[in-house]
Formats: sequence, C-alpha cells, structure tokens
Amino acid sequence: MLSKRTKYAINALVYLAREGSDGEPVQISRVAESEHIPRKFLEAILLELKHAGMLNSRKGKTGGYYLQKTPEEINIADVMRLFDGPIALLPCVAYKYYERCEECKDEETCGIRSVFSDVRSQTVQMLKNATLFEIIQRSEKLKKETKKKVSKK
Amino acid sequence: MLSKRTKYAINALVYLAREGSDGEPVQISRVAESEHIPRKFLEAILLELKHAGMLNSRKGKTGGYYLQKTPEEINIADVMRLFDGPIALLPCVAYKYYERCEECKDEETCGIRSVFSDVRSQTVQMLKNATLFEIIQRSEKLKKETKKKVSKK
DNA sequence: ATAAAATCCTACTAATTCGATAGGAATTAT
DNA sequence: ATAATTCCTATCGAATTAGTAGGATTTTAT
Repeated sequence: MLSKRTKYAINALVYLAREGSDGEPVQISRVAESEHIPRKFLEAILLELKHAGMLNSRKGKTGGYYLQKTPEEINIADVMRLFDGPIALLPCVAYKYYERCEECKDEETCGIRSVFSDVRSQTVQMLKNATLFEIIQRSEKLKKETKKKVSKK
Repeated sequence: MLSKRTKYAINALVYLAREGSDGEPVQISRVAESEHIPRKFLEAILLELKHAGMLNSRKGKTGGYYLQKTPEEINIADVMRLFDGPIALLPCVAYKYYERCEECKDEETCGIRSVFSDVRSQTVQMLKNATLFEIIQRSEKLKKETKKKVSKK
C-alpha cells in the first residue's frame, strides 16, 4: 500500500496543478486545509517534492508552492519512487533500486523472478502514463458521467 | 516490496511442489536448509500456510509438510494477501480489504482512484495466473534457454 | 527599518510493523 | 519409553511511519 506521504504528495500535486495554473504560488496552509493534510507534515512533503524538481517555491510574505514542470511531465511513478522507494515487488527486478535476492540460487532461471519482472513492467508502464494531466482528465470525465446518471433519474 | 515472510513462503511452496510431488511430507529443516530460511521463522510461516488451507502436515517422527492443493491451484496473489494484506495500492480500490480513503472528497469521481483501480486489476490478474505450476514451468523454460546459450559458446 | 508572514531545516517522539528467537506442549513412529 | 517432529505462545530488538516542535531564514508590505 502507498504510504500516507505518497498519498498526500499526489493529492497536493493534483491540487497545485488545478489551483496554481496561473503560475501564482499557493500557500502550504491552503493546500493543507483543502486536502485535509496535517500542516507540518505537508510542509516536509512539499519540500521534498521541491528538491526532486517537481515543485518550486517563493519564500516570504506572498510565498507558496507551484509546479516546476507541466502536469503532463509529472507522473505517479516518480512520486512513488521518491517517497516509497522501488515500485518492483522484489529487489532483483527493480530498476533504479536493484539488489540481488540473498537467498536466490540462480537469478537467470528463477521462475518467481520472471513473474515479478512482468508485474513490474506492467505496473511501471501504467504509473508512468498516470500524469497529473491524465488524473485530472479522468476525474473530469467521471464527473460528466455522474451528471448524466443523476439527470436521468 | 514483498515482506520476507511472503518471499520465504513462495520459495517454500515452490520447493514443496517440486520435492513433495510423491505426496510424502518434507521436514521443515530440509526446506529451511535448502532455501536458506531461518528454521524457526519458517516454522511459523508453514503453519500459517497450513491454516490457510494451502499446506497440510503430518506430526511426529516421520512428519513434515506437503501441498494440500495442486500446484495449479496455489497462486501468488493468495500468498501475498495472506502475509502482506491487500495487493491494491490504495485501500479504496482493494477488494477483500476495502476501506474508504479518509481524506477523499468524492470516491466516484476521483481520478487518482481511477488510476490505482486499473493498476490493481492488472496486477491481481497477473498474480492469480502465477501459480506454482506456472512458476516451475517458467523456470524450466529459462533453464533450457540458458543451456542453448552456453552450448553455442 | 521593522514587523509580519511565508518557506526551510533539524531534531525528536510515539506507535506500529518486521524479522527473528526461545521454550516447551502435543503428537507419532519405532 | 524415547526420539523426532509439528504446534503454539510469548517475547525482543531494530526499523519504519506519521507526525510534532521550534526556530532559522527569506521576502514583502508598511
């Protein structure tokens, strides 16, 4: 399961992609209140997203956070890796975080590894495609469908 | 990432599927040594697999563990759920372990949920197909391919 | 200049989970 | 009987997670 850090990060990013589309910075406390995230905790999360190059900030009185990249460029895979580490379920099939399985006899012919390698590929592909843009699009599509349902009743 | 419990469980199950194909029980210590799993830790794991109906055991002098189901019937999804809980990355898209996301405003139109719902479906499908039988088959196929490579050199 | 308001940074903490061990009870073949 | 095995409960140390505290730093507005 995703850690709360990652969940909060995704929600904050989506919020910033929506609210801060004019380029004006949004204050931490606004994001925290709107998305129901503990203020101080969010502070640390946004800072880490900034260090990772996804966000930028302005300090001081009119300060706040805003996207450093476009919503098309920021994807869930990168956010997950940042906070939760590898997406792979086994270290021996991880890409950035590769590590040999201690107990493994022959990595090349391991059937378990073969299975989890496939799972990783599929998952990473889907999460790379899941950009902030894609998420917002999906949600808008779902809202339209809900409206239809309601008006039919 | 998988917990060590789950990794050990999968390795032990594959071992039992291979070694215990005659139906004779295999001792814990044999599995532990062969798969490099701490003996006492493995004891608890096998017991849990028994309680879940995947293994059975014989007590006493000639005792040990053996598969309760066929290798085609035991799959990785069930093993993972047993030790690590839900396969879903968000509680709101889990099947057996469903829980609402506290901070979520509208589950029905949540773009994040939509993405992770797709990821879950794909992952579960792959892991359900990953039976002990499938794993052993894959490993044998890989061994053949390795032989070819070696003999070519 | 100064005060106000924001981000930035370090350190700490309580609770939970994880991996593993210890010790003995129950069971069974010889 | 006894030897060898599974079964069961309790415990432990280390790591991780979620969150808090407090103040340093930076910037704007007056």
